[in-house]
Amino acid sequence: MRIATWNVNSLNARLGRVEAWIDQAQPDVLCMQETKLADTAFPAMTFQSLGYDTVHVGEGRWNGVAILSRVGLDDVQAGFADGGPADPEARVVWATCGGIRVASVYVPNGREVGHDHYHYKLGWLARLRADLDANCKPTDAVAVCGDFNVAPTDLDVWDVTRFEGATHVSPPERQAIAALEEWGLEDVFRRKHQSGGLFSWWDYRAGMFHKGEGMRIDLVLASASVAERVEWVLIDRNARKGKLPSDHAPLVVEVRA
DNA sequence: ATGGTCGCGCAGCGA
Repeated sequence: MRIATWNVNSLNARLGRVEAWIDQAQPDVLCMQETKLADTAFPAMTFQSLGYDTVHVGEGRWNGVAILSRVGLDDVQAGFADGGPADPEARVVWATCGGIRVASVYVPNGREVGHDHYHYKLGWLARLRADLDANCKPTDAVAVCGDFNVAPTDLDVWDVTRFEGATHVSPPERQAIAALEEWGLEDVFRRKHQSGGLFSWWDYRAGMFHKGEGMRIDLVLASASVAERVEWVLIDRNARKGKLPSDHAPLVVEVRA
């Protein structure tokens, strides 16, 4: 079973490239983030014609998450079900696909350390942990996939000296990822690749992609029963090349049946 | 060269 996650930065702008990538990469499950679509504008039939069931949670101009699956898509949960108030932003959707409880998450960016949005980000990650507590067990097959907007370690940024005091690397953000790992999830990319300099996002500006100046912020965090079955993991840098790319590359995880 | 780019949507913000 092949699970992928990709922040597409507007599905409207990216649909052609997403269709071409699906054709080439053949994911069984594809989690997308930043669709920037209302639910009524989501091209469900386009994906249905390619063999995928879909769920989309959108709001229109910003955010928006989806799961595509050709191995079943059941027990959909839109947003958090941790007993708290509804998140006003469309940033998480869950579904069971091929026996795995899959989440597509778009963690808030945070903007600047100390900003209101930074506190929203930390609170959001704490709610994700509470959502796991309320709805899953660490012994379940779970895969939380998406744009976490956190580089888990210094290996995951192109130059640590350029990130002093910045978001995405601050100790509270990294601690929030560590709390998910303490719950029982594992960064499956890091399980298979120990070297740094392997990134999933590059700023559009200043030729940063071509200079190799990026961050690894798109993750699949999987419970042990999934992580143990992972055969290989890759970031498809080719999808970041060429005309009209997203600023993120897809992350692909191959899991034994 | 002291900025560099996108997307959304039509100004300027967010990433």
